[in-house]
Amino acid sequence: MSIETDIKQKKFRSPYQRLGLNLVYTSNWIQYQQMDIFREYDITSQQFNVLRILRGQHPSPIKVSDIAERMLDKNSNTSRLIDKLLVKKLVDRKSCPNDRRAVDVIITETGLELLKHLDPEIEAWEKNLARITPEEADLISSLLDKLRNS
Amino acid sequence: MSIETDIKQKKFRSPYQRLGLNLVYTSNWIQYQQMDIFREYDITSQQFNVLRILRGQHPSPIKVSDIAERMLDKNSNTSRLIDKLLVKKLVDRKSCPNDRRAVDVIITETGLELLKHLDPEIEAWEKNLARITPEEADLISSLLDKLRNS
DNA sequence: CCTCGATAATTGAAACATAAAATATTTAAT
DNA sequence: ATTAAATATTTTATGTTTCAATTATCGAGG
Repeated sequence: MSIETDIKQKKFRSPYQRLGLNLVYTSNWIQYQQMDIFREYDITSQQFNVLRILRGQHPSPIKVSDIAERMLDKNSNTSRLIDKLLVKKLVDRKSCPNDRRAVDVIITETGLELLKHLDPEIEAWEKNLARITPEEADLISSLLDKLRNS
Repeated sequence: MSIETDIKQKKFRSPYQRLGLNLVYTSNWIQYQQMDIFREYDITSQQFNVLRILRGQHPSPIKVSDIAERMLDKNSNTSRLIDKLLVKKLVDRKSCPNDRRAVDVIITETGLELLKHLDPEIEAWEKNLARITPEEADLISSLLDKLRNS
């Protein structure tokens, strides 16, 4: 369905307005679907995002501020996300030795284990995106990069 | 900057993974910028979304469920959004005569007035998107439609 | 015209997000 | 060595979202 049909708006002011609405709509569409997968594992998309970042660094620790910088949603309260993950024993946290203001976070074996189960489910879900070709996906990606280029 | 640089992830599993992350990231990027505009008028993006839908119908009223269906964020609690708009006298609400379960909502003159001031600001902001051509914007839009095509 | 399932909207409680203030530490400048 | 500004994180207060439960009404089938 076209964005026109989906949000029942017949006319747009410009291609840019249509694109903006389409991007937000499509991003929500993706996130709701993924949320259903995350829910089975009792985590949120934001928590998954943190775990993915931590795995990328493993076995090195990473500071809270560096996590915040890499998040898809820059406004997330990273401190509290980590609190939640700590309670579930998916991450460890300790004061950074070089800079005692900072806090080092590292993913636990339990956290890595959880991701190992989640990965194939996310990968399987991604097949839903194959309505466009890999080339088209790369084309959109590069146009989005150009769009944001500040 | 490429999404690789923005979220500091060097490798992606597939063009589809990169696209997914890029879409969510870019949608957040857009929404944070627009939020700065909405804030001056003391409304949120969700409230703006409702007002835009109501203006599209004006002077006809529209049911709460129809608003919900057209929202970009389907999970929004439309009832409570309308509560907020009602307090600010931007909308009116009354029981629907044909179906007494339903509630008809309509935008007020004050609401239309607010949009009239906001419009040029949003339009001006949209010029930021002109780093891509109108043709490229339409191309992304149609590929996103194809991507979601369920 | 009565019952039952479906639909429309609202609410309550818990979880979560946001913005601003607070705390602790580092860095840089005198 | 002392102060001031900057940085890293946490907390507080407030507002928003979410999920499930609730209330009210409609419409179809007996």
